Amino acid sequence: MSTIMALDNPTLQKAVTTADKVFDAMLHAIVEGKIAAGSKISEPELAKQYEISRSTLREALNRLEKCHLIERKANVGSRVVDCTIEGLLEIYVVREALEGMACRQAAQNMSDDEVAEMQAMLAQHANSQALKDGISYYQEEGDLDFHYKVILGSHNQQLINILCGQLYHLVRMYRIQFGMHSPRATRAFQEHSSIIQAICDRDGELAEILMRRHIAASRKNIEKKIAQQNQQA
Amino acid sequence: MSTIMALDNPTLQKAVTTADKVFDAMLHAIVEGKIAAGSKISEPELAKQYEISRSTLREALNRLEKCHLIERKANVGSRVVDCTIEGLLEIYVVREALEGMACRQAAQNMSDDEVAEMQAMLAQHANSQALKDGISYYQEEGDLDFHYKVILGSHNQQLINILCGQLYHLVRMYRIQFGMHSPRATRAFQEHSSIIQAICDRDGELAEILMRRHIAASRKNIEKKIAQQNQQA
DNA sequence: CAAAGATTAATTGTCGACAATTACCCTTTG
DNA sequence: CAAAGGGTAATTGTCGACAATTAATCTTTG
Repeated sequence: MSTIMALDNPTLQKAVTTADKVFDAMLHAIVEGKIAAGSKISEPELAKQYEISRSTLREALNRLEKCHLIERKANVGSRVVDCTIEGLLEIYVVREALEGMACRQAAQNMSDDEVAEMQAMLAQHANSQALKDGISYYQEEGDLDFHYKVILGSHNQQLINILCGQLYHLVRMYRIQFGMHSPRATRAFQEHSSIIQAICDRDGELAEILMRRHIAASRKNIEKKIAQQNQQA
Repeated sequence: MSTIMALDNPTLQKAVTTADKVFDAMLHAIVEGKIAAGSKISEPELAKQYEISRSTLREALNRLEKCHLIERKANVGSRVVDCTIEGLLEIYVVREALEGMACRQAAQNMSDDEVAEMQAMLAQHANSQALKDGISYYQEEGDLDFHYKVILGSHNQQLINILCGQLYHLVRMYRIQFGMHSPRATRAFQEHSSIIQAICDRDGELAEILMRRHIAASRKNIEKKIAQQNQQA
């Protein structure tokens, strides 16, 4: 079973309050583009739509703002962030730095059990991939799953909060809205293997380098894709 | 004039709403320890103290939570984060990764004018330091000022938000509450010089390495200090 | 007819009150 | 006397209404 659902709730705490539920609903809606990127948010309208009061809606909006999914200006209102190429590349730069460090820390701090669990996960991905070769959706989930486990393995609460609590929602949003069905599936899998090996060897320095290259490769892949699109147009 | 005040308002937008003002007040109070670290926050009590309604207070609390200065649990309440050594070291790990990358990006993206401005700032710090040699407070401000400029120089909004909007309040909180009057003043100044030189040379790779060492040195200095304290006790 | 200013409408910020959940204290019981 | 249970008090979550600010419309004027 995938651990990916936990990405929605980094604290692993179920949504108990109604503001939590509305936050979850809006999170999915924004990430999946059902609430358009860059669109203005009307508090009265959304409150009516979700059948809650404006106070509760604003509570949900505050949490969305924590994830950097919406932006607020005083006395003006909220807007969904818009998906620009520059924004996407900025996120990859941050990921390269943070996940690289997370990987170094994971090599240093993961327990043997955690390492074993991650190796098992990789084996499962290998089968799943062999079965449904070319179907990139599972690879997408597998990729997020892998990165998620590495981040948790850092045992650094600040890293975990920033990456799982904030950035990953944005990453998913970009992936879905830009239709990024990675064509790097098999290569990415090999890179995951190397990284896990480095972690297993407790070689933090190598683990960081490999993770940074892994993410930088994705970024360059996107840059290339964008360049092609611009050339066609 | 120092740019350090801008740290309180990363958006450079003045506090217009009352919730903003209360946020500012509480931010200073928490950072300076006037609201004790780890203490529970009573919404009715604080609302009365600041002479505002609970709704407005909760708005301010939400912004404090965005800075990771308080933590909330559903139906339980808010607590000020507590200053633990582990937490401090975690932040330094994140800073090493993010500011290292910010420095690389700064070498790549800063305009010539920005570089010149930063060199001027360093010269000013040199004089200020020569005058008040040993007085670490100015060095503290100078240090934050330097790091602040590098981060802005990255021209990466995500990096700027995370570092200036979130982490630096925590950094200041730890510095004040742990009484970290850095004894690395002169050495830190030299390191700053080298980093600026690398940025001036547009050598992103070197700039990142130097910044990471600079921050790692601070972290190790703290670890050493802690070890000494434990030995004495 | 275009542009600037005033007036109106709509949206956001703030407030106080009620409902739901949690924490505390007292009583009861083995 | 310790521990479990129930009841009360306090705290948090939610709601609807009012005040302040902003956006839109209309009028006036060059």
